[in-house]
Amino acid sequence: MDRVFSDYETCSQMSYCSSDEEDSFSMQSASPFSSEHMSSPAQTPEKCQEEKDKRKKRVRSRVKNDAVLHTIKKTRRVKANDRERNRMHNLNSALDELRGILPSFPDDTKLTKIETLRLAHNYIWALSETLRLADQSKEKPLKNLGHPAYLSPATPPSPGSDAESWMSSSSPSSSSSSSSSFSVCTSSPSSPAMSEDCYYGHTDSLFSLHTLQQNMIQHASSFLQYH
DNA sequence: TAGGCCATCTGGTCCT
DNA sequence: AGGACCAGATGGCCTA
Repeated sequence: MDRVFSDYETCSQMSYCSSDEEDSFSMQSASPFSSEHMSSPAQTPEKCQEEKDKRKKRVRSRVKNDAVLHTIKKTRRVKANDRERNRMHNLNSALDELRGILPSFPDDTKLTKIETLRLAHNYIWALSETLRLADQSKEKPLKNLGHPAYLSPATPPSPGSDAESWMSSSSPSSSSSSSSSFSVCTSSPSSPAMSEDCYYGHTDSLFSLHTLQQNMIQHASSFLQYH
């Protein structure tokens, strides 16, 4: 802003009694040495001063307009930042709600965003499986539901979603992150059932899909008994 | 100290 | 035109 102002000031000094076109208000178009400006014998000192004053007014007006525009821009940006912050807060609140709904995990560890989404994905899949198994259970005894034979995937592995590729496509945090030892089970992009780790869990796993499924099968069983 | 995660800012794009 | 959404940049905090 200061720079703009000083430029205008400089220009107004350079273009002594030039024609009053704002757009030609520059060093190039309003050179004091141009023939046009050399030949102005009709201009009295009073008129010249008048022109100068007019020009100064216009310059001040333009600078003021620039300042107003700048202020408006700044205000809009501040408002946009505020909305964006709010939006992200809402998103985080929704993620917190999701964390609360997801099956129990150690209270002292908070799932990261990506882990929350992946676990939710697996959880939904496991719920679907539970429903499928519940349907099967209508024909078979409920007590057998926990057997691994009942935990086979509902559908065969889709191309690109076998156990190996599934594991290799996990998040960066799934193999090295220290934040969650059950991250393997929060890293499935497509088919959680394809991972044996998620079926039977790592030795130090605090949470596994297998456990989750068994819990849900129990819930589903009691649901079927009482409803 | 490097790396991971996060909040915030910012400019661009799309939508109403 | 203004708001929503998105992705990149940046800096702070934490942990191994």
